[in-house]
Amino acid sequence: MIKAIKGVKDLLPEETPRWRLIEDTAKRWARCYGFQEIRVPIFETTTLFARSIGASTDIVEKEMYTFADRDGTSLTLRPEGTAGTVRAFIEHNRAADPRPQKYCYLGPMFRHERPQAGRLRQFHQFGVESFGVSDPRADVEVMSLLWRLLSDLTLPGLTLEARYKPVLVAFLKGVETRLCGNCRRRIETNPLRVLDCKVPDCRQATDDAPRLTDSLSSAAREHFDRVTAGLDAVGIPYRLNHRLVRGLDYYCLTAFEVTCSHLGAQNAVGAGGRYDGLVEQLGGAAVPAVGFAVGLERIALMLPQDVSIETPRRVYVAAFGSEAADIGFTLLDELRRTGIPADMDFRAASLKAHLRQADRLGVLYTVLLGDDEVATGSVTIRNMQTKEQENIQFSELPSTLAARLSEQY
RNA sequence: GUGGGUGUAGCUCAGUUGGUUAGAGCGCCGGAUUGUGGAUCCGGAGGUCGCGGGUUCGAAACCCGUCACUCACCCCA
Repeated sequence: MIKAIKGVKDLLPEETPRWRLIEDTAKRWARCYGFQEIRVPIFETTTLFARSIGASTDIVEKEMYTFADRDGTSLTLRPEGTAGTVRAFIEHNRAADPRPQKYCYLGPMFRHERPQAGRLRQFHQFGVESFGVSDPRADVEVMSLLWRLLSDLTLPGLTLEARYKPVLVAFLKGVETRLCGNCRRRIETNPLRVLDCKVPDCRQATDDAPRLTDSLSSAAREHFDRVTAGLDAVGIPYRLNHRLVRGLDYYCLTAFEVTCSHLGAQNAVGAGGRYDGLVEQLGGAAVPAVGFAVGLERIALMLPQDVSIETPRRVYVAAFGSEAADIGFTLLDELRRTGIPADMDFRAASLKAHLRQADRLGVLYTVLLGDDEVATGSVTIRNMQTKEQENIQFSELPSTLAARLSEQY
């Protein structure tokens, strides 16, 4: 048997309504905040990701799906959404257009990690990128959007944590001898991550690391004050976490993350931050930007089981008997052409089998068509809840059913 | 890359110190009702016991190997 490869997952029809709910909610809130959808390729040249995400990150070092194109060019399946969006922004010279420009995207991402709960090799993210505004209110805007859309999905135990990148390198150099080898390397490549090291000695060594309040430059300090003030003003609850390092290397100033209880080890639902240098670093103009991404699998994991998904009102055509079966098939198609969701089980021979199928499909009405009806050019429509039946002519079927289906219950 | 757990029907799982033809519930198909669904009763279909080797008169069970899934470390959404 050919099986799906490790770390990917099929979403069977029972689950897709939940996913549509998540996607629709995210898109609705993004539109409400003025973000427009952008669709970029799921693979790009490898250098794009290496240069944006950071050459020494785990993602670039060992988690990318990289392969050679026929001409030898190194291509990579996107491990996140920001790099491709920024590339498109530069390539189409959007910096020349009026700002701000606010984009959102939705789609699969790929990282070669060991799968576990809430982590797959092909996973899905919804993200937003806001280009062109360095005002702290742009930070607040995306954080607010993130919080509102997650809250709207009624996920339990949400926490928004924020932090600012302090000047750490000098401090870390002073305690370098007490750090693990991994962390010594990180001092240069990603000093923030040292604070998040799980090795007890490292945690102890960084206990006295400069805190938020006393490590910011005056400009950063002002940005920070205005972001927190903005969050307060719009009523977004948050916690400051001076050890928060989640997110990619390109984040500057603001970095934030929303975690969700009841989620197991992978409790980060969404994360983001400001990345003012990235557009320029990738060859574009100096355009400030801020954004976030949420993991759809992790949201789906947290979504209450009892979310009710509206099912369309449908009908079932139960045509039994040799002649009726053919006429029924024609009627079925006629119903569909007039926009009435209708179905029929071509295997069923007995009326009993048809009705069982109709019941299973949860239809509102069943169209009964047997020898008796064929003889009079009519059908019997049965209300599956009240069991009321009425006999109508073929020609009246679509309009009658359309009227019945639109009735209120 | 490193650990732990689990692999028996479509799904959830039993299966005794190793012993005849491997079971149940749910689901599926049919019948009871030759034209009326859900409930009940009856019947039926459905299995490489993950795979390979070994021990044994005999293995779903014991041993070795292997693969898959899963949880966790790491990292991240």
